[in-house]
Amino acid sequence: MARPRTALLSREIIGRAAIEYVEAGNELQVVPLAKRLGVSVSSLYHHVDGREGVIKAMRQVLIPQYLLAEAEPLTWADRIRHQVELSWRMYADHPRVLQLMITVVIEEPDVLSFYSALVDALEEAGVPEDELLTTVEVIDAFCFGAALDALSPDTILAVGGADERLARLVAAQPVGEPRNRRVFDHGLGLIIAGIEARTAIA
Amino acid sequence: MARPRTALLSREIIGRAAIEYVEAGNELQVVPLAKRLGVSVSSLYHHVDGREGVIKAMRQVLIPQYLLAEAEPLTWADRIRHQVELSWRMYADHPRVLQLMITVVIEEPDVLSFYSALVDALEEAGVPEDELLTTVEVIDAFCFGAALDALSPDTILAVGGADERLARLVAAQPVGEPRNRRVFDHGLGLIIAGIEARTAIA
DNA sequence: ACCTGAACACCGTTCAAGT
DNA sequence: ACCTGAACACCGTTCAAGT
Repeated sequence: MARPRTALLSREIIGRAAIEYVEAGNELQVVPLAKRLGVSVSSLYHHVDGREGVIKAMRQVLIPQYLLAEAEPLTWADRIRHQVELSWRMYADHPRVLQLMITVVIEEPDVLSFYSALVDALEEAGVPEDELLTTVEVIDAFCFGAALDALSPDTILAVGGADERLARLVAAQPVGEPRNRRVFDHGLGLIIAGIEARTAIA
Repeated sequence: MARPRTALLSREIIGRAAIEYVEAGNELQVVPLAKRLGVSVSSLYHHVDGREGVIKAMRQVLIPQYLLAEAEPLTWADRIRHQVELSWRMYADHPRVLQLMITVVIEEPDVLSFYSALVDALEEAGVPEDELLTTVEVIDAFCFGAALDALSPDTILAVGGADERLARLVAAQPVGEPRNRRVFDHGLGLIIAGIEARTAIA
């Protein structure tokens, strides 16, 4: 077969397969990915621009799947929670993909409307104009870091006998996905409480 | 030369060279690294366990260089700032290394005392026992995410004509390292303000 | 113990050839 | 336009051989 009647590949097919492949714990490699798709390696190059292109295709699959949602008429704090929850789900469901996406530039317009919605909510909260964008970046950075936390091993701290109290706290702490979710919720709560405290003063 | 009188290599030499190499913008590759060290590739394998081992050597260089500091007698908030500033500097000075370190497990005891110091400060702040570790993880995740923000391009948001207000905010925003620092300071401030607000109520 | 050179499997990318 | 097979440069790792 040289040119099949119906195309075997597309950016989307490649993107989906790559997400599945990476999230299964494999490194993103073009050769095994092609094999998995039952296709010759060079075929991929007709649809995406090499390995970098595969990563972009992955994001083009994820963004619309997660970030598209209409604004809900709630308090600003809940609107922030609602919006951030969207990107959090994307991050938390695909931490390995996220790690790859760090390296490539974002161009999607969907992301823009996401940021825009956050800015709206923060404005309503009373955050001063010159802090709006920085605050959005703070929230984003936190989500990012919290999601990557999912990649670290269950026992982040291999506590020796030295610090008994720390050892006790670690033992009492949940592990894996529940820990991860807990960190996210607690951190977002603190940030929002911080915003409230600041704007209440001003 | 087969076995030189004074060793040409050591874990530390390899670690330092790798940090320099990666932070210069290169991918971490064993072959070019060996060439840069003026040494045969296989020589590296006598000191570190492959590419993974190089990454561990990098961290073994950075941790003692940054994280060792004695506790200062300040308010809990300033002690948190002081401690976090240490790891922040490490992250912010070496974001590319940081990205590599995500993948490998942390075993250093130095990191432990760092966490321990944070727990102390939070306890003094009045954070309840069962939230201590989660709060530490929140702070760590934020630092992490904020540092990785340094890797994203200067124009994170390629704002089209659509959202004029967002475009104006982006234009007014600093860029590069100053932006990065600003995000860190602002975020840490919000988190601390959040902690204060929460503990004041309880 | 520490370094070398050769060898091997494998990955990313390109390109001429096919429909 | 879309897929293939072959080819190329290069990377990570191993191993026997040298001091």
